[in-house]
Amino acid sequence: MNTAPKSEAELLERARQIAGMSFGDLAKPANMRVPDNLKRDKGWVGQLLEWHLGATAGSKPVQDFPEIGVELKSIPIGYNGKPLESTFVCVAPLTGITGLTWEASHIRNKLSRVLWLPVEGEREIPVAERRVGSPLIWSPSKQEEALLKNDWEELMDLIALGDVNQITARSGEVLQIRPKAANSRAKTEAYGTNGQPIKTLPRGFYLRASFTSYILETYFA
DNA sequence: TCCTGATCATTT
DNA sequence: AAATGATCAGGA
Repeated sequence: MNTAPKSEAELLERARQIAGMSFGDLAKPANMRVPDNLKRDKGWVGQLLEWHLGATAGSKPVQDFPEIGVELKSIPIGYNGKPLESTFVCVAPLTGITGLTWEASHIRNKLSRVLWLPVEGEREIPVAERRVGSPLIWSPSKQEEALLKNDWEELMDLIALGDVNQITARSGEVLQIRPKAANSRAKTEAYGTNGQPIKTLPRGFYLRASFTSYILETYFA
């Protein structure tokens, strides 16, 4: 089932059809080998779900389903029903951000419509036995978007002022910035305190687990 | 136990 | 190097 869904309804239908299935069962038709753990296959679950739902974007910086304007996010859930991890959204721009507004940002576009797909994530469950949960299609409410926008503006102000190296994961109520790189030696261009170019660790935007937990709780029930 | 900072694979 | 897909791992 690797053709692109023609509508949101079709995408949701496919997601509902794989709900309850194990990764082992889903891996067979996709011709994917199930890893013993995800240490060296951190994106495996996401790619497995992309195959079944017909995502087409690959590694391009656009939504997973650009034709219907939907982003797919798998989210690992623990025994307590809550997310085990934060959710990576996209790379944080560190240059060329003069005049960039929340409304025109890449992150807002990605979060404008999200298909959340909860998956069993406890490490003690063998990967092949972990199951997919029920999908949730979501767009941020005005309140939720205001929270995101506020965090984004504070973080982007720091970046614009050359204070990217002062940003830690503690900043941001629902949206945070953390390293997003192969390792701590990776470098990318950014602004220094006096506006001069500097090299710094690449960063990404992540949604705090407390925020995604709230979303799932609020819209599932 | 939680959560921040670090890390892994792949593709372009 | 930068974008995608994320989870790992250890110190607070």
